[in-house]
Amino acid sequence: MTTSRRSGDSLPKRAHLHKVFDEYLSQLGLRQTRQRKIILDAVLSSGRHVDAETISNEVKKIDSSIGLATVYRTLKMMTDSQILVERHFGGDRASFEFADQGDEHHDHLICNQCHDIVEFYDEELEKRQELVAKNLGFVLKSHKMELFADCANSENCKRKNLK
Amino acid sequence: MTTSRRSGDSLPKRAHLHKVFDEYLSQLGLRQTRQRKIILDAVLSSGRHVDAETISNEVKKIDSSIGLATVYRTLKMMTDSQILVERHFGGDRASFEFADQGDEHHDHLICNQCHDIVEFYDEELEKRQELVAKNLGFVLKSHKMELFADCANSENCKRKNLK
DNA sequence: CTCTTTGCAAATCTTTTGCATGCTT
DNA sequence: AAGCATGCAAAAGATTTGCAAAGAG
Repeated sequence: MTTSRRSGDSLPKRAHLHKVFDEYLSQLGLRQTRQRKIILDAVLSSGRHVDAETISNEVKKIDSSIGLATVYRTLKMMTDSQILVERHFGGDRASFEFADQGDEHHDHLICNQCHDIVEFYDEELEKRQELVAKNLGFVLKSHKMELFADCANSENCKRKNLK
Repeated sequence: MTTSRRSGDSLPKRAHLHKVFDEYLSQLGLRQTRQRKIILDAVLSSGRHVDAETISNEVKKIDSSIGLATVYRTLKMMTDSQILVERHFGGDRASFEFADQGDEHHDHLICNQCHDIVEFYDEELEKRQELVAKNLGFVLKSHKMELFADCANSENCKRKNLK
């Protein structure tokens, strides 16, 4: 039982995330601003893994006065508010993705050739990890797993230039 | 079939790694230098996961004239030569660890309480990962997997302060 | 001798911060 | 109004690179 999908879905979760973020702001006495809404929308409409610069570029298309520093500050807040998670794949730039919403957990397979990222979820792996941890005397709480692989057929490989 | 061990082994692999590195250099027409030997020794005698600055500090104890740039350049060469692997845990600094030597592959389980790292190897997980990749149309080449867990019994938990 | 290395400093790159000004509440 | 936010530019931190001098084969 393995499920997968490539980057780039989008559901009516847009409203949900805006709400979660707004509530987070209210609770801390922070303010809802034009730029924060724009940045969240940009993240929502961008790919699954985005870096600050990409977001900044998107945001500038809508309001060129919004500075890079604000993007960084806002991405950090969204991370604090638990709607985003910060990851470090390659090494240099940080990239952000939406945090798992309830049961939406997934892992990553990264193509060695085009560096495209395929997300997948495999029940067997999840169960086995839990068992392994248990056998070592622990209770599994979370994990991070990335598979690095070569394309078996070119159809899968987009040869995208993500950088 | 799961095997495990705690951090901190060390075999007479020192000589082996020096040899591997030297051969790598020879093959590319590069030179064996005093600083390169010193840097490799520093990595060998440091902990399991080291960053450039840590190595630089160690190296300076032996020869204070060795510059940080040389350390970076050398770590990169050691990564190219396959004796080291570069990892990005926290985010900012890169950290290096020795690459798996032949069959020594392992994954990490990190204790949420004491942050001790237990290394393990599980055949089932390895096989399943291969299968998952294959089903997604890829050929698995390597992976990175970290399990984060709570101690089930205190005996396992060393409450070590590994920084 | 020739070509690689090195150390130093300057350059990059990404991310953070200080500050005066502009906006939400 | 009062206090958070923003934009800009400068600062920081990690890693890289240019260059002339030093070293390995």
